[in-house]
Amino acid sequence: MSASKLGSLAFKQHDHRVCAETTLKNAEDYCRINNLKLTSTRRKVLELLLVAHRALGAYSLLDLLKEAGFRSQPTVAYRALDFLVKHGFAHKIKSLNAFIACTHHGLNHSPAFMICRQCEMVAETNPEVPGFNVLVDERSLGFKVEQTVIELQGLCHSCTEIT
Amino acid sequence: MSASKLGSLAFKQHDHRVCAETTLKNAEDYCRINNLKLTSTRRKVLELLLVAHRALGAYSLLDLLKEAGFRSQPTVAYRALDFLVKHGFAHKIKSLNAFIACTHHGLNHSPAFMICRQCEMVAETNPEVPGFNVLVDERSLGFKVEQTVIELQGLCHSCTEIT
DNA sequence: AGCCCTTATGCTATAGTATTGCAATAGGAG
DNA sequence: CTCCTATTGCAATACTATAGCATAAGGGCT
Repeated sequence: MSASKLGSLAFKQHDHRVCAETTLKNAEDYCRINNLKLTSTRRKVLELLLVAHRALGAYSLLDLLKEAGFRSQPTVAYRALDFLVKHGFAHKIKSLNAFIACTHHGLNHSPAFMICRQCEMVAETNPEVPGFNVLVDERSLGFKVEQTVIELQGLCHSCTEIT
Repeated sequence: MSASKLGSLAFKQHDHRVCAETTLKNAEDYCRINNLKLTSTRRKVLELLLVAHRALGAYSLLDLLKEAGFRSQPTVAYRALDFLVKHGFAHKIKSLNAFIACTHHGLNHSPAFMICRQCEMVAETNPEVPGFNVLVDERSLGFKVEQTVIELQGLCHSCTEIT
């Protein structure tokens, strides 16, 4: 492995760690205020998702939990994930049967995801950023929308350039 | 069960059957023209989806296939479903891990689905009908969209009235 | 017909994803 | 200190999907 590669890896790693810490702090605050229990397993799962910085399957997560000294039965991961998803700290990507940390917690948005088939990056659309918009008229649809699952599959910017 | 209920059931049943037959005929024609093989298993799976008129899991389908005298190994259903999905005769609903017959074959649309949590109805949006629209600007998104998974969960018109 | 190639099927096993049920425990409210 | 509720421990099982390899069926060619 070249020095530059090491350097870049280390930088990115560090970057994610900082970002993870901030988000974890925010999650702790949110839970304290809202009387939710961010127990050690739940916190660890969120941390793992944040550090991974990509979508993880429940069983990959389970392996990581095991490495970190937690128990490794499926229920451990699924219960923590249920909590995180329920309270908006994470999302489930149905196309991948995988989970990802929320990058816009509290914005109260209906999230949409862009999934790169090349590098497996998953990005959450920011509702304030242009370029993506869903228009729903419930009356003419004859349907009362409560939740949306919107997942765009394709190529991210970096991968488009390489190809 | 009241007579009217029986009558309405029978009518609906009949309705679906007719609709199923037409769609099956169209599928046969399409396959003949495009040199695809709509084998008996594939045809049966499509027929089952059409008659059910709702999303079916692969294993429910498998039970129905079994009843109809087909073999009942998972591969039988999955292979037929792969074919049907690949050629646009059916869609997979990721939110439900279930499959549904396409109601707009050949329209070359990127489908969106409305899923009623009450009655489990799944409806495919017709791209020509107003009320639903997704606007994507790939340039500002920085993402090249190849496929979309759009599934709206909520209450259909009938179920909204009842509630 | 006989051969070849491609696609579809038969069959077995196994991988991957997720939930249920019940007992034990911990932490907060009164 | 007790009661209540939410969380965890633990074991089993349900549900969803694919892999791998052998066999068979159909279509085009000589």
